[in-house]
Amino acid sequence: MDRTTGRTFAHGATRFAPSPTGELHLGNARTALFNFLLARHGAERFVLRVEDTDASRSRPEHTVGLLQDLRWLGLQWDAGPGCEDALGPYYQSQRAALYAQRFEQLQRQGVVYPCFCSAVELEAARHAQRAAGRAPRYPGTCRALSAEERHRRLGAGQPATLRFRVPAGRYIEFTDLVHGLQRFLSDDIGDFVIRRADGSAAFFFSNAVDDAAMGVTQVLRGEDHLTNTPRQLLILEALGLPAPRYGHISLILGSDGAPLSKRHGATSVREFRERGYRPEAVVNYLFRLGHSSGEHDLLGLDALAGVFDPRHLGRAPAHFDEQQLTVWQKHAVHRLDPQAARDWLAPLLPSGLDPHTAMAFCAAVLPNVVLPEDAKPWIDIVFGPAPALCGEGADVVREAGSGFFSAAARAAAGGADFAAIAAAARAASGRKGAQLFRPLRFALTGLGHGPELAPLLRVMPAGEAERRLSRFA
RNA sequence: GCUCCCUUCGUCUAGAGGCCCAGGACAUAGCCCUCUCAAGGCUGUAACACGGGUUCGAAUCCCGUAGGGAGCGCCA
Repeated sequence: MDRTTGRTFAHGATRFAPSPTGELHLGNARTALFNFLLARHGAERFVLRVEDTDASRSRPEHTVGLLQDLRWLGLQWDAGPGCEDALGPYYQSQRAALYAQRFEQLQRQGVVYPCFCSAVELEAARHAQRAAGRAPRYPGTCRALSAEERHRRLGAGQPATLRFRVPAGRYIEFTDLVHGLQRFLSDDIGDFVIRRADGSAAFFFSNAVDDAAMGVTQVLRGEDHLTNTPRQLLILEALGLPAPRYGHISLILGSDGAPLSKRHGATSVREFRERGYRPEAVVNYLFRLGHSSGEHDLLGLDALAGVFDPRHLGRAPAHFDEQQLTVWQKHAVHRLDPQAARDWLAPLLPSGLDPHTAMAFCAAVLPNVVLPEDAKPWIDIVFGPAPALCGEGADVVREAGSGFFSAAARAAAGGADFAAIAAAARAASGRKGAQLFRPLRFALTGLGHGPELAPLLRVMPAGEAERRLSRFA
């Protein structure tokens, strides 16, 4: 039993390990969601680890934003920042001592070696290899340095990275949670850096080592890591640490088939939040992006976790389609209760509006609103001055005649009871159906379409309905 | 260049040799309902990238082709 969350966990764990180098992107949000659901589905722990080993690119404000976005989506982690436990710390920048032990272990085993090549030399080598039509791999310059040579250079203070010595002629196999059996030849992998010259741990290393240290047993991550997996398996194997089961999910593409990027419009969770999207809409949309289930309703995270199944993760890249997100947004908005609706639209509502009226107004316009901005015109129509009529509206009103409106206005004088107003107008004119309602709608709102009139009238300032109707009497 | 991944309606997908002249959801079109819009109901349009094999039979297996993507970094 976990003391802070009160949850009971099975032995496994999943994790989301973002790097605070930017905002939480939709693709990463989906990865986080899938890991969260996988954990919840199996009653496992969901770990959040901040991969901030690259001091030059990591920013504290990005970490803050990341945590905020995840919480907004409802993806609360069981261990991680703010939920530290014995397996932490959960910021990689604070785990240097742990890494040092592992570096030492690998050095003792002789499976790593210091590399003195400079960035310039390496760049030149890669360039030459590409030009020669070969794979740009580390040429092995420092691989066979003699012990004396190494000591001499190290002693002279020459900066060195630590490289992993990749064994030759080996197949590395693993079963991917979504792609099935994968097999790579070690000869295609060059010796890679696991510790930078400044002493910090490189991704392949810290990421793999931490998964093992934190008890992570299943990892869903972006497909861009698929061909990196053999490297991490090699490290874990050398260290004698257990490897998690990896599942690689496809990238999210824009409508043009290119990987989703800023030029496709909004791509960060923050942007959608600020535009008024509901977290449950984003979550439900992301859940269906590259994952299938028999469920077609808007579901809560617990329900989603119940039906989440990594075997139903798609292999093909999914296209982000804002129209589909809008559908979920509509569902999410329509099921908001009056209080939640008022909270959602609160920033737009006129100040000084009494809470009860505010709530009633929001409930009235909600069926016609997808994003908060859609409510804006109705705020003006209901609480602002009487709206002017367009050409068509003027025609409809004129055609109904002054007798129609004088009867309606008289009824409105007794209160903004729409049924009574409509009944009076009907009695005076004999009109019914659209003939009856359209003139009233235009006179009262200035538009030919919109939310139901009765609830709208109930929240209009006292006497306003009568004033608007009298204009045409 | 090398290695790897991917390719079913507009979109998300079901489909693991016959149950598929391919099913669902959303979108879209039409109709019904209706004071409008929304909601709801009904009906429709719409896809196995291409070419070869294997098989009595292939969306499903194999091989190619094309297209898209990723990795090969002292980024993660």
